[in-house]
Amino acid sequence: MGRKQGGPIGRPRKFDADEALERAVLTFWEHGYEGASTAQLADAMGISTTSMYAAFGNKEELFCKALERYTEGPSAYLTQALEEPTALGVATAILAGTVRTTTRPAHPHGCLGVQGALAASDSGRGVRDLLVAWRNNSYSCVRERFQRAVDDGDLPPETDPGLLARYVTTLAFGIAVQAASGVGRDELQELADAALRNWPLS
Amino acid sequence: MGRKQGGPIGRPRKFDADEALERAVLTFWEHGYEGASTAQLADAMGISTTSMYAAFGNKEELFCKALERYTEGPSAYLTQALEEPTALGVATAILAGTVRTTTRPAHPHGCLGVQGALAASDSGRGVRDLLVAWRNNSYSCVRERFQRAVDDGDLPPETDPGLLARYVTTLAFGIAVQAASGVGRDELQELADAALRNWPLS
DNA sequence: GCACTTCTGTAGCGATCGCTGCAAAAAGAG
DNA sequence: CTCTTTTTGCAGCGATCGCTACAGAAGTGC
Repeated sequence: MGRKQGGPIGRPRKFDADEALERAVLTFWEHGYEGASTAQLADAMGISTTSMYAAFGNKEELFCKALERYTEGPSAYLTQALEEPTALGVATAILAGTVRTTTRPAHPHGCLGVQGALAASDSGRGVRDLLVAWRNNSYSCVRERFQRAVDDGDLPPETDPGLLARYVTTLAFGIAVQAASGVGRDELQELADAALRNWPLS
Repeated sequence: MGRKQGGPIGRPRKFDADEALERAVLTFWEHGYEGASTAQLADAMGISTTSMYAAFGNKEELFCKALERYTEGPSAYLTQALEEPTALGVATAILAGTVRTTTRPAHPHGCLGVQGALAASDSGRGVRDLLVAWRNNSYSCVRERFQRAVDDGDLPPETDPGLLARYVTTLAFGIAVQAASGVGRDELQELADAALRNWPLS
């Protein structure tokens, strides 16, 4: 409701909400949830704080929407990787995607899902728990994919899909920390290659 | 200067500075540098903010001293691990120490060196860079130890010590993130065991 | 006793925090 | 045109931020 073919009712926005959200993603990505102030966010989005609150609710809701956008954008490699035909292909694509996304030039280094709020004050507990769930959900998706690989015979029947998924996600989170520390893309890709040279963790 | 056998000059402290620093370590560990307010720190230390500033300078200096204490305390396993006789022993001890320290009951989960300030606002850039240096220094120590292992014949001559060190530290940082996400000690130890089953990354 | 040094508690500094009230502005509906 | 709806810019809310000035307390050396 509220919309007809003639367009929305009321004064139209002067900014593109999608583009503004993308700027918010970058700001949260670089400075974390609590490290990015509302003034800084609004400035990066090119709008006033009033417009920001009118369009996105409050800071926590804005972060939620930014995380969704991040998941569908820079972090979309995860969903795509799960569709690789083999478990090794899945693991390879996950680590390659992590390396690429966490070391992209002219982008913040690291992973929003990791450095967005790894530790936080009491007021940031909600977002911290949201990111905990985000990371644990990533692990669960990978584990279920590896379980399917075991069921399909792609992985040996004695394989522990949970252990394998923990291995891949631990490497991915570790790569994100290394990227945030300034480690270069090539070195991290070499690491990813070496870590999967022995598969599936025989 | 300033001290003689009769004790220090001036009014003596009513608190134990060492114990107070330990409380500060726990507070920074749990909430991060920017997530821990000076009021919260002073409260956890059992002193007033005035006494805190008189004894430790400012918040950033307090964090520096807390990080030193953390390095010599909960993170001392790293230095000890480097003294293991074999490279595999070093790697095993590092990962076991990481698992133990990041999942200690009644302690904050995770690693202060990782979640202390992975992303930060502009005013926290100093501490963020300090932790970047801390993590990179850990990597360098491990790499040099593995280089020595190559020189001594403990590792095959074609081994890349840097790659191996990157592998171990990446796993350690990843374990710290997993621990901060609530993953249990036993599961992480199983992961550590599995990750070193193929050594040295043949 | 006195002078000197250092620590403690109170009280509050200016700045920033996340967030909002309000009226003018800009659109469609009648 | 008027009425309604939504956005915008401005201004500022109370709360908290890191930090400190100040005076009194508590110890030393003389």
